[in-house]
Amino acid sequence: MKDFDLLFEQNPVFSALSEDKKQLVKKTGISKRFSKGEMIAIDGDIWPYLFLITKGNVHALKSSMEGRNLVVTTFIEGDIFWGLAFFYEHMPMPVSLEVAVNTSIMLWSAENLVPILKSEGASAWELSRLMVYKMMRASEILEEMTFQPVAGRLAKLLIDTVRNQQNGPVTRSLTLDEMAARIGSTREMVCRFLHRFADDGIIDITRTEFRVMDSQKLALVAQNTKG
Amino acid sequence: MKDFDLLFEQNPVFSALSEDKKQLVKKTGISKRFSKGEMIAIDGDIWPYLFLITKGNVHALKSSMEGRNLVVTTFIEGDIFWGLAFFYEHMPMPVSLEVAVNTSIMLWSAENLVPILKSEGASAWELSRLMVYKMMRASEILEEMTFQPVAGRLAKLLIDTVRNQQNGPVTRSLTLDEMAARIGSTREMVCRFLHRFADDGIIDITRTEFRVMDSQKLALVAQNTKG
DNA sequence: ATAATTCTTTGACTTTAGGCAAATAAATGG
DNA sequence: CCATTTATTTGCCTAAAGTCAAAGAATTAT
Repeated sequence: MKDFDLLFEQNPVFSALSEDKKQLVKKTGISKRFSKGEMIAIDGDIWPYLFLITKGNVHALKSSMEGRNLVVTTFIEGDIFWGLAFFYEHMPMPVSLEVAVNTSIMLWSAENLVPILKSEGASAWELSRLMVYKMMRASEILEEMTFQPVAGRLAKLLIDTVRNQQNGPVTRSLTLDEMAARIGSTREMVCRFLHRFADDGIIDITRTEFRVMDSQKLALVAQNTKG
Repeated sequence: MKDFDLLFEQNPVFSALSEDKKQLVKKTGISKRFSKGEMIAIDGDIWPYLFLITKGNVHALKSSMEGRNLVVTTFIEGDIFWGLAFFYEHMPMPVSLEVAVNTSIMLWSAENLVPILKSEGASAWELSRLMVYKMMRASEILEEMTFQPVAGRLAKLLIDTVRNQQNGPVTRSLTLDEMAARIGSTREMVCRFLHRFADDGIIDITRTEFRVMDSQKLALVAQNTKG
């Protein structure tokens, strides 16, 4: 866990503030802790806050009226996020924020923070950029969900998972349900495709771990080359 | 077509500028015209501009490597939009911008406009809000495409179409292909569901026009009530 | 008006995804 | 270590969406 001051300084929005505003902002922030599984805010809430994660991970998730969930994105230490109501008074949250592991955040209300941001062009500008970045991510997800079949999305997920690991066999850290939530499918489908990949020699898989055998082929599947 | 000055003043980002900056911005804008079907920018382009539509309509569309297209949103007179590279130097466009009808725009390069926005907190703040709004729309689209079946998406499209029309029979202004592009499906599917709706007494349809007969039922279908 | 083109409509068939249920393996808590 | 719970794996079946092809109607160009 990094120091709060460090994370604060590393954030483009906060670091663009003038010194005195920085101090003011630091003072008005409220520190909170959540345990795994708790919800910071729920889809539909009017939640006029902006927060910085000082430790842990938070999932942004959408859920349909049936059971299916989609983990749209995961926020990590140092990230900031907000409720729509931070920007538009009466707007409801488009996602729920679920705490993935024990997490600490620093929280600001719109009431306190907005006047400060408005007064500092550089900071507001950085905020715009951040938004654009999030929008880009949303756009990518939309594209994947719309045009990519399940196999491609799963392949992409595997690549992302392995990227952060060493090369050898990897303990399966996500359950099938968790993988399914990340690609917008079901555990059964994920299971089937994993084994299909294994049949094709792309991965090796046991009930508890897996290893990418042919990352090239995997990349092809992720790019939808149905060869 | 409204006067450019009026549109400029009505735009939250520009209207938040101070008077002298407004004049400066107006001077640096470049006016352009496009005819129906022309592309302002193409998916993947590095396009560091922001524009205001002074007349006409522009579609933002994603396309998969097969034929399928998705009209993510339509910009109308008074709207502003931008390339990602306006905010992040090397970032490619996530969508193509296709001119839907003859259109005039006013165009600003990042080089000219960014320094001005940065210097004015209120304006940059409005830009952030605009982003948030777009993000919200993207989020809605994602949710619809992911959790709503085709029938629901089509019902919603019909409701939106009729909203902007009088009550009686409406000339079918969109082709099946155009409708399909807006809901992320195919012309055949759209055709089938339209006729299914007709069988259910929800709409009346001929080859050239249609009329909503039971807007309540239509709304139910749009909300996924499968009853 | 006629021909050419563009749209619409339908039927038959394929693919993709998902649901349900049962069997089995692993992990967890006494 | 045993019992219980949680995950994984598969087979079988259904539903949703899409493709292909062909026929017919409207529109546009000549």
